[in-house]
Amino acid sequence: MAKTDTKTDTKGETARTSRAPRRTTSTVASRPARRATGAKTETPYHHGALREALLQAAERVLERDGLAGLTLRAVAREAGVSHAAPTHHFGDLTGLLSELAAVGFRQFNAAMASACDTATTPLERALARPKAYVAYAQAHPGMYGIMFRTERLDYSRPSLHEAAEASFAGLANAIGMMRQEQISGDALTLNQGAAIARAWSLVHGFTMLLLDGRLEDILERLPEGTTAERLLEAMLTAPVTSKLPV
Amino acid sequence: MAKTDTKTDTKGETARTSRAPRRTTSTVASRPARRATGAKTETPYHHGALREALLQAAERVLERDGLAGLTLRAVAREAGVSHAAPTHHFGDLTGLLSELAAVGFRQFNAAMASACDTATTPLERALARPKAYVAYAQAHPGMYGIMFRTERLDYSRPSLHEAAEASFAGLANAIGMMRQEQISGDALTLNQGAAIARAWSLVHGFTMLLLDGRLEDILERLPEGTTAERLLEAMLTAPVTSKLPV
DNA sequence: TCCCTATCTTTACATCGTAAAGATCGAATA
DNA sequence: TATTCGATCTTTACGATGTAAAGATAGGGA
Repeated sequence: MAKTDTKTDTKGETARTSRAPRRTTSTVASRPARRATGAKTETPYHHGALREALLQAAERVLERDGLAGLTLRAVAREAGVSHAAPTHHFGDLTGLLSELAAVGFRQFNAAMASACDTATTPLERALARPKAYVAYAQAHPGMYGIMFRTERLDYSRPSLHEAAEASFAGLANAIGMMRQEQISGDALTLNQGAAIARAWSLVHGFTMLLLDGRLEDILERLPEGTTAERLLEAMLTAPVTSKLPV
Repeated sequence: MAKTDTKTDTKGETARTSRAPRRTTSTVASRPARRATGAKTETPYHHGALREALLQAAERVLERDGLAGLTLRAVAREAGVSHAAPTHHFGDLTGLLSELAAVGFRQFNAAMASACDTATTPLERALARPKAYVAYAQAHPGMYGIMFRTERLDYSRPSLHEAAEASFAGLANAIGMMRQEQISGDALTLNQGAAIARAWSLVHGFTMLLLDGRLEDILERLPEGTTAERLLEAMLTAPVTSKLPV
């Protein structure tokens, strides 16, 4: 009996920031008395805001250990709770990833909106959004991966659905402004759809290839010191020399 | 003792095609005599070509159960061997996925080359490659996922490196032909790099968004019955109405 | 005061990847 | 021909993970 799952912690001590009471239970088995009574503001009994704490813990784990390290149990360890605690708040791993992706989409949307606001010239305005797009992905590759590369997302969750929808709406709106036409919410012409798909595919594809390191071959063949941002800009502004946009 | 891992099979009977001798060992424990001596062409002792058989089994599992179902043990079950057999041939899961991705890249390259050959007019030629690109991904979404969305690939493996390199070379070559200029193997101008990045990003991004179902919103707002292929074509040929290719 | 409910912990189990040791067979060697 | 050797495959084992189910623990009304 009790052959598996008796160690629980014994690691995760790397880069510990501030939170997480840290119960120091590395003895061996059976810790019946969690704490006598609620005093001294330590080990917050029922915690009060575990859900938020878990999401923040998940973000830390993601940034520290990457996508592969983002497990339910790792998040629980980071938050200092039992490994089954996240399940109660998110149902399963898909639930946690979906809520985390929603957080990511909100950050993502805010970053792009902010970048658009600070632009002045028309060209700057047009480039601000894709630049912010790629910049966010480079700054938060794990989060971008959760948002765009995970098959384990549940878009029926309202928070995720809304946040992702807002992202798409921002894109469609930007395209509409650039084409100087109103893009309605329900029907699209083929050319409008093509324009949206082109912009999104272009920036999303660039980002994915960049994060996957597949643009390295190109970047290192370009003039010395050409950055990814410069390549992005060139890709978006260089003259098209054939009938197709290539 | 013998608490874990004594069941081995008992499933995976869905959609069994033809291969795999099927040893019918669903009794319980200890099957010492695998078979008396090599006779009757059944249960091929050392199998002879397990490596190839495992790769084919992996492809079947991938198509049947998707990326999530593609595990070392599932592949071993599909091939009718012990769960540790794949390790001997591929080292670890990364090894298997990398070799499988190499198979995919070869199929992928062949599909595009074939499509380009059968094109006649210049416009057809220009569109043949991206269309074949997307068509392959739609026909083999699991394989495309392995090739382009997996972080667990080892590009230091020669077979994978070569197959992926060939894919990139084909793209660069096609862009060069379209721009009517020679694209050298080592150095690139910024505009050349931008053109390659644009073409690749455009098609790769479109494919990823399509496979992830993120283009559904657009497709269902387009005129009745517009297919993804039609949208792709429009995206590649519709006139650009602003300074940027959007 | 007592019970009810949400919250969190324990315990348990199937599955997975991987390591290590044992079995098996083809082939080279004597 | 008999024996040894090395490659191939199987067994066994272990830690980790997701998830289900039952037990503990308060906080908040009745």
